[in-house]
Amino acid sequence: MIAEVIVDVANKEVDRVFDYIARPDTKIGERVTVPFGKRFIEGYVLSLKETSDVPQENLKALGQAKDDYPVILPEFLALNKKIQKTFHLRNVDCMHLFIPTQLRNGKAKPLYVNFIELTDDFDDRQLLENTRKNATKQIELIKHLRPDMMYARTELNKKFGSSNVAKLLDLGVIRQVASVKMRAPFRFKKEDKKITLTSEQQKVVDSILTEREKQHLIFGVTGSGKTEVYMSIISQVLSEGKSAILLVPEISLTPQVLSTFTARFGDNVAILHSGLSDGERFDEWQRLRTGQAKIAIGARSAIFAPLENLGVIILDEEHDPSYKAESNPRYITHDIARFRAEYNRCPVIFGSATPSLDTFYKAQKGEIILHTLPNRVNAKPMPSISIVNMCDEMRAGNSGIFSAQLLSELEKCINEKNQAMLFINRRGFSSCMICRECGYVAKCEDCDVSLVYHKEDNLLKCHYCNRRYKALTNCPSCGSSYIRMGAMGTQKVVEELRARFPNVKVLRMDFDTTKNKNSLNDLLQEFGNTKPCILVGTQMIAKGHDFPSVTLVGIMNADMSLHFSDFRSTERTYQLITQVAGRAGRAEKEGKVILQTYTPKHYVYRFASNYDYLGFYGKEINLREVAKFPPFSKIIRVLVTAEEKDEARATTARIYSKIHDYFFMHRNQFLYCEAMSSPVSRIEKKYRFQILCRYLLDTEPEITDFIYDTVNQDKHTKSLVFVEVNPSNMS
DNA sequence: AGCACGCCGACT
DNA sequence: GTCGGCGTGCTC
Repeated sequence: MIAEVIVDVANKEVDRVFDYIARPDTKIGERVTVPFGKRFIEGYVLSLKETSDVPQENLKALGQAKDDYPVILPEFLALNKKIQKTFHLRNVDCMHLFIPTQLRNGKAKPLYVNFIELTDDFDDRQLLENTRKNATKQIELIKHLRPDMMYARTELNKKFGSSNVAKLLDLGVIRQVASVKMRAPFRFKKEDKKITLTSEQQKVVDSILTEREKQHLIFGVTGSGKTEVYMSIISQVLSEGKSAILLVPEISLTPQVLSTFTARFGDNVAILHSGLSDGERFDEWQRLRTGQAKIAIGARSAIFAPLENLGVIILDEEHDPSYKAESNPRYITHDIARFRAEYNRCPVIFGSATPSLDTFYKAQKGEIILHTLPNRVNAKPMPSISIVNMCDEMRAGNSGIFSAQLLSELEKCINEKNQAMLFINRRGFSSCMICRECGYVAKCEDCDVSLVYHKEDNLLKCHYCNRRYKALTNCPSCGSSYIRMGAMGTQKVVEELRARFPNVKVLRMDFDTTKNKNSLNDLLQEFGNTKPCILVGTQMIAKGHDFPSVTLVGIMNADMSLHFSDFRSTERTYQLITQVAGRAGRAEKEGKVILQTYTPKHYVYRFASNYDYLGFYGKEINLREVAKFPPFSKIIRVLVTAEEKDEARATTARIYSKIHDYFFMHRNQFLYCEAMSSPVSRIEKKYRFQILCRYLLDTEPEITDFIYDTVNQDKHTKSLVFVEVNPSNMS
C-alpha cells in the first residue's frame, strides 16, 4: 500500500502530496513521522492507494503514527480540497486548522493527578495495629476515606498534612494511583430550568427544523431572545444523537454567556477560546474529539471543532468582523460553516440584530432563509437615541469633547446613582480630514469614500482608485482652518471626566487595560459593583455584557468609523451604533443614548436612531449596486513588502504588468486595476506596495485564480507577496 | 523550510 | 594547499 502524505513544511515548493510505502496499520488522517530528504519530519496521511507513479526505488517507508487515533477526521480531509480552493490556502495550513497547535508543538500533555484510595485488603484491625494510638490525624484521615472512592492527594495533604498521608502510604494502608485529569476551565452547575419560548421564537425553531439542509438567518432585534432559539434547536439535535457548534465573537465569550449554556447542557459543552491555557484547550478539544462533549462553543476557530455528525452550526452576531481571519490562513467562517453543513446535511444559522449586507443580500435573494424576531421578549422599547451636532457645539463656543447635552445627561445619571458608558471609536484613526466647524469630510470625487492622508508626500489619496488630491489647509466648504485629522484616545476622555466629576469612579477599558487574561473580567466585575460609575472604552464595551444599571450611553465620535476609507464603513457604523445603544436600559430603568457627530445629516444616523435596519439596508445596498462595490463586485488587493524599496517596487511592477495585460483583455469585467504605494508605505522596516483590482462577479473565479497564480509564479524574490480578497483593513 | 552540493576568496 | 562564504536545487 502507498500512503499519500502532506509534509509539515510551510513552503509552497513542498506543499504537495508525497508518496510513501505504508505500514499495514496505516490509517487515513493520522499524524506520522516521515523520512524527508536527510531528516525526519511530521506529516499527515491524506489517503491510501495501491500504486504510485513514483519509481519504486525512490519510495521510502512511512514512519510511526504519532497519536493513538487519527487526529484528522474524515470530514476534514473531504473539506480540505474545498477550503484550499476557495481561500487559496496551502495544504499544510489547512491541516493546521484541523488540529490544535498544542498537539503539533508537543506542548499538550495529559495532566496526571495523584489520587489516593484505600488498599483492597484494608481492615480495621490492621489499622489499629499499624498506627500509633496518638496519631489522631492519621486515624481521622482513615475514617474520612470511604472504600471505592478516590481522593485527590493535594486535597488530603491540605486537610491532614502531607507527612501523615506519606506515613499511611508507607504503611500500605492507602495507595496512590495516577490518573489523567481533564482540565475543565469553566464548570457551572447544571440547572433543570425549563425555558418556554414565545410563539414567535417557537415559529422560528419549527421552521428551521423543517428545513434542515438550508442556511438560515435569524434577524432579531437586541433582546428578542435569539439565545433561547439557539438552545432549543441545540436540544433538539442533541436528542437526535447529533452534535452542535455555536460560534460567538471572542469578546462576548463572557462567563455570563457560558453559564447560560453550561447551566442548560452541563458537561456536554466544551469551550474553546483564547483565554484557556494550552492544557485546558487541548483537553476541551479531546472531549469533543472523543464524544464526551457534543456542543462546541467558541470564537472563530471553533468552526473546526472535531465533532462528528453535526446537527447544527450557529454563528451568533454574524456581522462581527472577527469571523474573518485577516491574517495567515485567511478564511471566512461563514463559508467554512456552509461547507461543514453541506457535508453533515445540517442547517447553518446566522444570527444578528444588524446582519452584514452580504448576508442580508443573500437572504433577499433567497439563498438564505430569513426569519425575523421583531419584538423584544420583555416588550420594552429600545433606548432613545439623540443625535448631537458637534459643529453646532463648536460654533456655540464649546470646543471640548463633550457636548452640553452629554454633560447634563451625565450629571443626571450620576445624581440618580446609575451608570454610564462612553464609547470611543478607535477605528480609522489613520486620519481622514474632517472640518470641525461644518463637518466637511474630504472624499474622492470618483468613489465616494473618504480620502486618506499620506504624511510622506502630504497628499490625500483614494485607496480605491489611487486618485490624488492636495492636502487641505482650509475647509473647501466653509473656509474654516479648523480642519484636521480626528483621533481621540480613551485616556484623554478619562482625564477630562475625572476633572469634571472628581467624585465619580471612572474606569477605562481598551486594549491596554485588558491585556491580561483576567483583567477584563475583573474590570467588568468592578464596573458591575460600582454605582455611580462611568466606563470609558472602545469596541469592547459594545458587546454582550449585561449591566442593568447602565442608563446612559454616549458615543463620543460616531464619525470616526464612518469616514474610514472602506466601503464597509457605513455598515460598520450602523452596526456599532445599534450595538452600543443596546447597552443602555437593559432592565427596569429606561435608557438614553447620546450620539455626538460632526456629520449629523448622514443617512446612517437617521436610520440607526430609529432602529430601522431595513431602511438602512435598502439605502446602502442601492449605493453598493450603483457604485459596484461588494456584494456586486470583488476587490482584490495584492500587497508586496520588502526591505529594499526598489525590490518591492520591481516585484509590484512585474506582477502588475501581468495582471494588467489580463485586465486589458477582460476590460468588460474589470472596474479598474491600479498599482500604488500602500497607505502606510513602510511598516517594520519594510516598504509596502499594492495592486488593487475591482471586478464584476460574472467570471469571478477565473480572475481570482489568475491573480493568485500570477502571484505564485513570482517566486525567487526577496519580496513577500500577499493576496487579500475584499480587505477591510487597508493599511 | 532545511540540508546538501558546489564553486570562488583569505588563512595555517 | 584547505576552511568556509552562501547560491541553487531537491526532498516520495
